[in-house]
Parts: sequence; C-alpha cells; structure tokens
Amino acid sequence: MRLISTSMEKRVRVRFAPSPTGPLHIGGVRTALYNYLFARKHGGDCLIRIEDTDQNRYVPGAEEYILESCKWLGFDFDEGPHVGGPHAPYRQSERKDMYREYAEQMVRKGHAYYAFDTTEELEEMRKKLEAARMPSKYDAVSRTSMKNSLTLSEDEVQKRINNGDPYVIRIKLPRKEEVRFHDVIRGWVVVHTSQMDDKVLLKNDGMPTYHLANVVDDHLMGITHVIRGEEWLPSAPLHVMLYKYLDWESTMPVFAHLPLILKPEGNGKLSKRDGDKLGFPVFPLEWKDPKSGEVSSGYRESGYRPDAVLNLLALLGWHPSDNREMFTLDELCEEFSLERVSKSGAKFDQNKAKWFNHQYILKAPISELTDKVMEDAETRFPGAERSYVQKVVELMREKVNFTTEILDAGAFFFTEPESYDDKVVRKKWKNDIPQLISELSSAFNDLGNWSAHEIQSCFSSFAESKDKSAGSLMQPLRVSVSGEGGGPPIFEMLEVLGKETVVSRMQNAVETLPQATA
RNA sequence: GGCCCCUUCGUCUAUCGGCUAGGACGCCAGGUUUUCAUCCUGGAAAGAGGGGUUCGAUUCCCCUAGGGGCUACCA
Repeated sequence: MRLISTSMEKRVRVRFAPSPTGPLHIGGVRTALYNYLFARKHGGDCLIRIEDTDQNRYVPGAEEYILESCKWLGFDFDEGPHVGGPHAPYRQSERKDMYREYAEQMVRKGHAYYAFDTTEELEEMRKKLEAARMPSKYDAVSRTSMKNSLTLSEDEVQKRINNGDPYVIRIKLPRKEEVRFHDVIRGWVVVHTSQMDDKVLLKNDGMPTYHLANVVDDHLMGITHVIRGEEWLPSAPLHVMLYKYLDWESTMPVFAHLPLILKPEGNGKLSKRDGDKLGFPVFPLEWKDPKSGEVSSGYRESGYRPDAVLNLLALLGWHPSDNREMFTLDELCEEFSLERVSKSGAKFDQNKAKWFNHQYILKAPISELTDKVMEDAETRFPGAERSYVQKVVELMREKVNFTTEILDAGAFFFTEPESYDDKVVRKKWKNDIPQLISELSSAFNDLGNWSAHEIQSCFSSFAESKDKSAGSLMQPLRVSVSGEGGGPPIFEMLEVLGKETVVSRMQNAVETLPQATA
C-alpha cells in the first residue's frame, strides 16, 4: 500500500494544465485555485503548463485569457510560459521532441507498439464489434486482427516506417490485470485492464496525446500531486500504467479528482459552450470568440468583485472545518485541505454568488469601489467628478449586489428623474402634497448650511409646523427628487445631490406630477 | 450499451456509530430603519428506497433507483 509518506519528504509541486481551446470557465478556474491553495498550504510550487498538443483546437488568445483570469482573482503561478522556470518550456507543443523517446522506449520494452490502421479500418473494427455486441475497443483481443507491430512481421513494420507510412504508437495493455490507485478524495479506485483499451500515446503527426504528455511532463517537472477534474478519473488507471511502464512508479504523484461544477438547472457539467445561455456568466472575464465574434459575459464585467468570486468558488466543493464562510486568499491558503473537498458535483448557485458579492461590496475599500464605478461613470455621465462619484458609491453600496448596479440604481444622482415611481405616486402623492413640497423646497432653499443634519431638522420642523407626520412627507419628498420609491438614507442623499438640484427637482415634480396622476 | 464516480433541507454543505441532524444562500413571518433592496429576530425545509452488520445507523457493507463522468490519432 502506497501512502502519501513517500511524497511528504519531497517539496510539494502541483500543476494546472489547461488546454488553450478557449476561455477558462469557472470550473477550470476553481481547479487552478485549488492547485494554488494546496501548493501554498504546503509551502510548495504551483506551475501552469499549457496542454496544446492538439493543434487543431488551438484558439488564439486563450492562453493569455487563462493567465489574466487567475491574475484578476489574485493568484499567479510560480512557473509557466509567462514567467519561465527550471523546467521550461511550459508549452507541450514546444516540448514535442521529448515525448517520442519515451514512447519508443516503451515499444522497446514491449509495453507499446506501432499501429498503422487507417481511420476507415478503425471505424470498420468498431462497427464489427458493436454488431457483435462487444465493447468496441482496440485492446488485447481486437489488436490481434489489426495492422500493427504485433501482427505484422518485423520487416514489414520496418518497411512501412522507412516508407513514411503514417503510424501511431499505442500502449500495450495486458489482457487481465487489476489496476488500483488511491485518490485523496475518493479513496481506492479499482479498474481492470480488460475494461481499458490500448490508447494512442503518440499521434501520427508526431505529437503525444494528453495521456503520454501529462505523465511525461508531470514526472519531468517533479509533480507530487495531480489535482484535476473528475472527468479525468476514467483515464487515471491508464496513467498509472504509464508510470509503471516508464519505471516511474515509485515517484508517481498522488491523485485528487475534484467534483465537477454542474449547471444550476437540470443536468450536466458546466461547459465552455454554455456561454451566456444559463443566465449568469460562466467565464471569469468577458470573452470574444475570435472566429464567430460571439461575446460571452464575464464575472468581472458583470460587476463581480474578484475577492467575492474567489471566495464563492473556493466554497463550491470545499468546506472548512468550522462554519466560516468569508475567506480572503491568504486565509484560504492557510485553511485549505484536499481531505475536506467533497465528492459529489456541485450546482452553481447564483443567489449565493450575489450574496457573496454583496458582502464584499460592503467591506471593500471605498476608493477601490470608486475606481471601478468611475470606469463606467466616465462614459455614462461625462464630467462626473470622482469625489462626487465616491459619495454616491458610499451611499449606494448597501443597496446593490454588483458594482455595475450602482450607476443604474443611483442614476438619479447624475440625471434628472425621467419618470416617477407609479406606486409611490398613487399612494402618497395626495392632493395637498404639491403645495407642501413646494413650500418645503422654499424652506430648503433658505437653508444656510446644506448638511444632512440641517436638512433633517429643517424637514422635521416643517412637518411639525404643518401638522403632518414625517412619514407622510418623506416618500413624496424622495420620489420628487429621485423618482424612486426607495434608495439610500434620504437626508444624506439630499446632501450629496446639493441644494440647487434638490430644490429645482422638487419644483419640477410639483409641476409635472399632478398632471400625471390627474 | 459498457466502465467508473456520486447520492443529507430547493441550493452549497457540517456530521468521521449515539441526532432534539448544525450552518449559509434563498423563501416565509415579525421587528428596527418616521422611505428602502440594508440590518435584527423567528419559522418552514433534508440524510433516495430496500436489505444486512451493530446495543445503536445519516454515518460501515450489499442490492435497487436516480444523477454525473468517460467511452477519439480532444484535452
């Protein structure tokens, strides 16, 4: 039985190994995050390696996108194509030449073989097997009737290779052998080679498949723990066999297969292709498909804060030893452990995501929030002063879930109300109100010191002098100035708006509203 | 179809054989806020079903059901 003890003496090294086939979705981001947290927790290294062995699926910009996403969330990698490192290069396409040697070595040792079958021949084999209700695999049984170095004569094989015939190298799996490995999250997993097939290791374009490349690179790069999505669990036994055949069994990394992030409705794992279809972003950053031009929204552009996204992602599949929910990156690094990662897939909960974001908006530094809001304010309300925007942010932050909502819900801070909340007007804009609001505006106009406190006492004494309850006047006042039925604390709101604006808006409302409800 | 993984409130989850099954989001009801989307208090809400093992099972084992993943010269 092999325990973690062998690797415990070694410095922990983990890797995040995305393929640059498009933007990273939040499941991928979480995998990256868990790798990072694990490395930090154990004082080890976390590197990023680009798995671009499929040239057909390469999408320009994807690699940059992945790196930028992680940076946005506040973490980066110790080694990778962008920073280099002792095991460079970190793109598998640039390591192409290294893989063949290992595949050839396996052939020499009898653990792999050349296969010359064409796509059509493979297709035919599968059809035959399916017709016979047999599993359609290229395996210990079916390989005997295919064109490979196990069935062809040595001369024939050599002739074909010299001739430049395309071929692949396949792993040669035994007919009956139990493959077992220990997964930190799932415990022991057992699979029989009779259920596996002779996977291609080296493709006919000379590139390795994922299976060969990830095992070779993980070994060469000193990876101690492979933390990846559950979709890799079925191929893990194959990887275990590769470690064995390459004589690296004693340093084989520890495996941890993470539960998948599922779609909130119905079923299936979250995928890149979900884009905006689900009604919430699946990508950290906005992404524009270079081919179709289609744009998918991102958390960043939707007004989410990176610290909030980080926090909610960390808790989607992992739970601390107590009931704490709010975590900074540093705290996560301290608390994280693979043992507390759950086994089952997690549906993404948009409500909780909103709640998290709200919590972080409440405690964010005001200047940071203002920076973010200023980006939009400059285009939506040209000429908006930063100091003014900051005051708006201070008042509005409690009311919103997203930074982007601040300017929506607080638009009245920048422009005259275009309409007035129907419900409030119907209920509160009584017959005597226009006159009262008009008089109140005069009282406001006479105020020397325009502060929330002064406005409030002026308001109170006015109400008292008219023998009206404060409540009956407050809503009409608010709606006359902002057009809204709700909003930030009213007197502070008035202070920020400024005396002139408030007075003129009140008068405007008096002129337009009675007609509107008549 | 085959193989593998999973299964506690609607959702994310705690529980590592003793449970009156805890927390959070959401929801509902009150209360503050003389407005409100904030805030406070309370409430409804769960261990898929069937067999074992055990003094005792949500916790361990088996079966069934359901969900998910994989099944490419993609990762």
